[in-house]
Parts: sequence; C-alpha cells; structure tokens
Amino acid sequence: MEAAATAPVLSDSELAARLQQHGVRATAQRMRVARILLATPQHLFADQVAAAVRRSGAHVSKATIYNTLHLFVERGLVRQLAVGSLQACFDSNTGAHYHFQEEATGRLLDVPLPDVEFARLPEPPPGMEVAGIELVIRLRRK
Amino acid sequence: MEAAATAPVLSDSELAARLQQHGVRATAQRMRVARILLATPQHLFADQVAAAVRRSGAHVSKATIYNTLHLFVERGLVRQLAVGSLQACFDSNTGAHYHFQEEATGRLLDVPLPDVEFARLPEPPPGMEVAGIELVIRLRRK
DNA sequence: TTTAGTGCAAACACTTTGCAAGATA
DNA sequence: TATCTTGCAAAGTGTTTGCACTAAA
Repeated sequence: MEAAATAPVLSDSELAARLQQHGVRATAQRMRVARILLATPQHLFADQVAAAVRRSGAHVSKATIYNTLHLFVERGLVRQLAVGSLQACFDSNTGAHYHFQEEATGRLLDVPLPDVEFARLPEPPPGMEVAGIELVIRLRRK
Repeated sequence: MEAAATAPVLSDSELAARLQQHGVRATAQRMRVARILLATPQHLFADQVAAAVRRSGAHVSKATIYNTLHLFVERGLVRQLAVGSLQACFDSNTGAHYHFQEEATGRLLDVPLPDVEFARLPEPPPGMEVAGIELVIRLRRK
C-alpha cells in the first residue's frame, strides 16, 4: 500500500475551511461536491461528479454542479483539463504535475513534477513568455 | 522569411496523390477539404474548415465535412487534437511535434520535435508502455 | 432585507446518425 | 450494377442561461 502517502482524505471541517480560505461559502451543495472532488485527489468529468453526488444519497442540480465546478476553478480549488474526450475534466490536484493517460480507457494518472525533467525547451516567440506546461504521456497496454 | 521551409503548399495533383496513397478516393468534396487543411500545415476546427470551404466558393455539407475529417484522421492524413476548447481540432502536420498555445486566443503554433529534449521521464506503470507524448506549452503576453 | 445560491427547463454549440438521392468504379 | 459518397434534417451530448424560489449574512 502506498495510497496513504498520496491520497490524504479531508474531513468535512477541513473541507469547509479550504472553501472558506478560497472565498467560497460552504453551502450544503458545495460541500457535497467538495466531498467527492476535493477530499481526495481526483480527475472527474462533470457528470461523474453529479453521479457520485447522487450515489452518496443527495441530489444537486446540473446547473449547480456546473456553477460549483466553475467557481472552484475560478478560485483555484480545482484545475480544469482538456484531455482527449470533448468533456471538461476537473482535477483536484492543483499543484503542478503532469499526466499519464491510458489510451483505451482515457483514465488519467498523476505524474509528479520531479519525475519529468527537460534538457531543452523551445524559446517562446518574441513578446511571449511561458505560462505553463501541459504534458500528457499516452499509454498503451504492452 | 522562413515560411518556405516549413509551409510547403501542395498542388491539386499532389493532394490527390496524397489522398490516394492513403486509400482515400479524391472526390470533389474531399479535395475541397484537402485544399484547406492539407495543402499547408494547419490547425483548424471543423467549423473553420467548413467556413474556409464556403469562403473558397463551394458548399460542402456539415455531415460531409465531419465524414471527411474523420476519414482523414483514420487514414493518418490528419491528427486530431484536444486542446483547451471543447472542440475537436484537426492538425495537418502529422509528423511528431509539440505545440505552443497562446492563452488569450487559443491559437496553436508548432514546436518541432528537436526543440524539446527530456532529461528524465517517468516509468510507465507495469504492463504499460508509452504510446506518445503530448506537450503543450501555454504562452502569455509578456 | 438584501445579497448570494439553487434548481428547473429551455437554449446552445458541437458532433453524430438515418436515410434517400447522387456519383463512381 | 453494386458500392461508395453526399446532404439534409433530426437526434444526441455536454454545457450554459434565464428566471423564479430559497437560504444565508
């Protein structure tokens, strides 16, 4: 087992504190989303968040799911990714990191920042600077 | 000027040959799409292809645009990218390469393969191997 | 009591599909 | 002729919006 080191599970009060730190009021619905997405590092599509909330016994409307996810993105609680599928994917690991992606399933796995090192990177065009680097290593079954 | 080296413009007969080489029959509609997308390296959304075709004086239906683009992808004439926006982007540079992306506009620029070099890459999970590496360097105005 | 948040349904944008008509080998 | 290709319109997805209702500061 190595999960303990990489998947801290946050309690409700820790989650509420986290929302407040980011200027997000901890309403009941937002807490339900936070429990799914923020309590542990996750990569989920909006509909997966909705399904997980429903599975947990509550109902949160589609509009509120999207409102909440966008608010979380805006306040830096979550990062929005564009990977392969045409759905928006929400990543609750907000630290800098990269991804593996299984070709067959689309599933994402985190790659910690120090596992990648660049020996050379291109010069940005004049007047531009690097704002971030997105790296996806696509995987296939051997 | 350096465009000449990186943006070869293909003639109709060269385009037709290219389609045939990939087992794609060169119908009138497919040639119209090929002229837009394949004659020169491009990153275009489906609707941009449709608009460009229309602008060139012809009409090709939405269904045929999509049919053609998917056929091109399937036959390796074009690569489909998922970048930022939730639209499918079609890249007629099929060689291995990476991308710059301007944050503000979403515009893509090619980064030639040799401009990036990795000093370290993560070990794929057991049973998996690397199928490809997607790298997007996001740019902002300095 | 004033502002912020929620939920429904309708609207939207992009993509795919079914099928009849047309083009090609 | 048999097959492939096209185009229209309709249906599907995923996402966003308008607006009345509710909850919170």
